[in-house]
Amino acid sequence: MANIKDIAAMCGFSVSTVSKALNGYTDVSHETKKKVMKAAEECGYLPNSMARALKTNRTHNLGVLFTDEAQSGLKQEYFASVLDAFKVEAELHSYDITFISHNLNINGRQMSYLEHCKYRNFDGVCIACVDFQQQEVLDLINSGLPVVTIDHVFDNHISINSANVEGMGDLVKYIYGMGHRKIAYVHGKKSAVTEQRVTSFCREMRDVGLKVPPEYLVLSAYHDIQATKKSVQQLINLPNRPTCIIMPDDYAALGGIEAIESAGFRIPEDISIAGYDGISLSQMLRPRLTTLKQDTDRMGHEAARRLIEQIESPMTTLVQNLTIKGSLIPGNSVARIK
Amino acid sequence: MANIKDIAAMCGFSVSTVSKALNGYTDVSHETKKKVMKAAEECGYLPNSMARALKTNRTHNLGVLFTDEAQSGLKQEYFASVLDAFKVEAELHSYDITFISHNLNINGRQMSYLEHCKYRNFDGVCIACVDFQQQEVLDLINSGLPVVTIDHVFDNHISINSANVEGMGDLVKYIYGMGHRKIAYVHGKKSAVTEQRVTSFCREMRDVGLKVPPEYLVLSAYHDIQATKKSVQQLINLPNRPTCIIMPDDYAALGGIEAIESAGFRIPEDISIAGYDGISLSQMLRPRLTTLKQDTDRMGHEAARRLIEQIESPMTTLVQNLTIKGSLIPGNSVARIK
DNA sequence: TGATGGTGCGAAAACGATTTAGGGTGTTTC
DNA sequence: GAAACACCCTAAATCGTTTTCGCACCATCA
Repeated sequence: MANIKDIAAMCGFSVSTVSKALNGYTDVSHETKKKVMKAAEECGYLPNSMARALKTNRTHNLGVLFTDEAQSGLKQEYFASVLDAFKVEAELHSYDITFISHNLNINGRQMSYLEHCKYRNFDGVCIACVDFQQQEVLDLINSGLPVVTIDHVFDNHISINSANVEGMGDLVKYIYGMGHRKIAYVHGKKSAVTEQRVTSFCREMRDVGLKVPPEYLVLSAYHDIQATKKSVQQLINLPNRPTCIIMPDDYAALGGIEAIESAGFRIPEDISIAGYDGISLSQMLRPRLTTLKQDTDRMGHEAARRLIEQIESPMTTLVQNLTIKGSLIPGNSVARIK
Repeated sequence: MANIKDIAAMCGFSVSTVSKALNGYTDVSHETKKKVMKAAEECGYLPNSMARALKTNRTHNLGVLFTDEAQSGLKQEYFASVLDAFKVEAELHSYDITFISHNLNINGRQMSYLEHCKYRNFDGVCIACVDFQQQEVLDLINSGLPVVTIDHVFDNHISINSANVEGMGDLVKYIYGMGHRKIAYVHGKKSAVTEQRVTSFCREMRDVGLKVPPEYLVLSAYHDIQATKKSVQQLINLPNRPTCIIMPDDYAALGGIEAIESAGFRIPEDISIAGYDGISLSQMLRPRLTTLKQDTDRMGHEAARRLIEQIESPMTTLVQNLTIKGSLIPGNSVARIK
C-alpha cells in the first residue's frame, strides 16, 4: 500500500508538503497541490487511519452501546431503527460506528465499557437501550467523552428523547374519545421512560375525570410476551374488568392479545388493546394495533447530528435534551363504545 | 492517559521491557513482570490501539457489511439475529465490529467498500444481506482480505450457508404429508438463495410425484409485503387455485395473509400458507405460521469463529462452505387435507 | 581458564501520518 | 537600497507502540 512517502518520492516534494496538499492547507501552491493529487490518485493512495488517529487523537469513529440485559438490542425493532438512522447520519459526516462491549479482554482482564472506549479512542458515544443505573454505564457517561443518550436525561449531557408524556397523553385521549372509561395500563419495568408514561397516564386520566383503580396499573415488562400475558390474564379476571388495556410496547402486546383471545374474548369487540412504538409488526396484526409510533428515524438522525456537532465544536454546542414527538396510529384494536 | 513510557519511568525499566512484560514475552523475569503489571494496574494503563495497530498491522477489528438495497439490513430480523450472534462470538475472541459503508469520503472522494476496509485496516470482513452481484462487493471479496460470506458461496472463500435445499425439501415434504397436492411457491428475487430454494422445491415436488404448473412458481420479492400481496392475489384468482402457498419469508407472508383474508378466505381452512425464516413474528401470528426456522444463532457464531480462525492461522485454515440446517416449525397455518 | 550458553534487559528503528518552526525565494514599500 | 512581507516549501519532532539485535552478566563445562 502506497503511503505518503511514496507519493512524496513520486512527485519530488517533501512528505510534509504532500500531507498539506492532501489536507487542504493553504500554504501550498495550486500547482503542486494538483501534482500531488494526481500522484495520489495514480497509486491509489489511502491514508492510514491509524497513523492519522495516533497523531491527531481523532478517530472519526463513534462507539454505540445498544445492548439490553438480554443482549438483544438489535433484535428490538425500535432500537434497531434508531441505530439504523444513527448510522446513516454518521456516515454522512464521515464517521464510522463500532459496537461498545465489555467482553473484550486486554492483558488478561476484561475491559469496562469506558475502558473499551478509551482503548479504541472513540470520538463520541451513543447510549441506548441499556440499564442506565449500571455503574459501568454511569462511568462512561461521566467520563468526559462526548455522549448522547437515547431516552434518558443526564445533567450536562445531550439526550434525545421520545415524547413519552405527549405520546401517552394522546393515546389516553384517543381511547377516552372512543368511549372507554375503564382503561388499564400494563407497564414496563422501572425506568425513566416508564415513569414518564405512567405519570402521564395518571395525569391524563385525572384530567379527563377518570379514577385509576390501583389494580389497573400493572407492573410487567417490556418486550416480554410471557410476562405481559400473565399481567393481562390478571386484569381479565378482575371483577371490575377494564374495557381497554394499554400495553408496554407493540411486541409485548402480543402477550396481551394471546391472553385475551385464549380467554375467549374478541378484540376489540370484548376487550380493546393498544400498544406503543409503532413497529412494523403492529400494523401487520389483525386487527391492526392501535399504537403510538415513535419517530425512530428522526431520533437516530438527531442523535448522530448532535453528537458530531458536540465533537467538532464543543464550545459552541449547547447541551440540550431534545424531545421528539411521535404520532398516534389509530389501527382498529380499540373499539368505539357508546 | 498513562502510556507505556510512564510505566517505564514508574518502575525503572525500559520501554521495551515494559512492552514485553505486558505482552507475555519470555525474556523478562517473573519478578519484573510482576512489578510492571502492578504499575500498569496502579495508573490504569490502557494500551493505545492505534499505535499498536500501526506497528503490528492488526486492528482486532472486523468489518461487517449488512446492508441491502433498502438500507435496512438491521431491520430484518433474520440478518439482525445473525449479526447479533456474530458480534457475541467476535467479542469472545476480543474482536470489535465496525460497519462497512461506502458513504465515507476522504479527500473529497467517496470510498468504495474495499477502500473503506483498507482505510480502517479491518482484519477481516463479514458480508451478508447484500447484492452479491455488485462490482464493489466482488472487489471486496477478491481483495485478499479474510472474508466470510453469509448465504453465498465464492470460490476459495469461506461461507456460511443456511441449508436451503434441505429446508425447502423438508417444508414441501411436510406440506405434502399434510395432504396437499396443489402447492405454489411465491419466491424472492434472483439470488443464490432463491435458486437453491426454487430448485429444491421443483425437485422435491417431482420426487413426491407432483407436477408444478408454471403459474405456481411466482416471482415476487423478499421482505416486501405489497409485492407478495399482489403475487398471492394472482394465485388466488387462478382457475386451478393452489391449496397451499409457500412464501419467500415470514415477513413477506404477511402480504399473503392479507391477500387471502381480504379475498374472504380463511387460513388454513380454505387456503394454507407457509413462511420461511422462523423469526419471532411467525409464532406470534394467529394462526401460528408454518415455517422453516433458520439457525441464525449458529450461523453468526460459526461465521465469526471461522473468520477469526482464518485471520489468526491462515495457513492451517481450510476454506470450506459450511451449511447449517434449520428446523421445521409446524405451526398451524397449513391444514390437513384428506 | 577460556569457551559456551542461557537469561534478562535496553537502545533504537520502525509503523505512517501531522504540525510547528523556520528557511529561501521574489516582490513590494518607503 | 534596505526592510518588510508574501509565498512556497522542508526538516524534524512527535504520537505510543512493537520488535530486532546486541550487550552484560552469570553459570556451566571441558
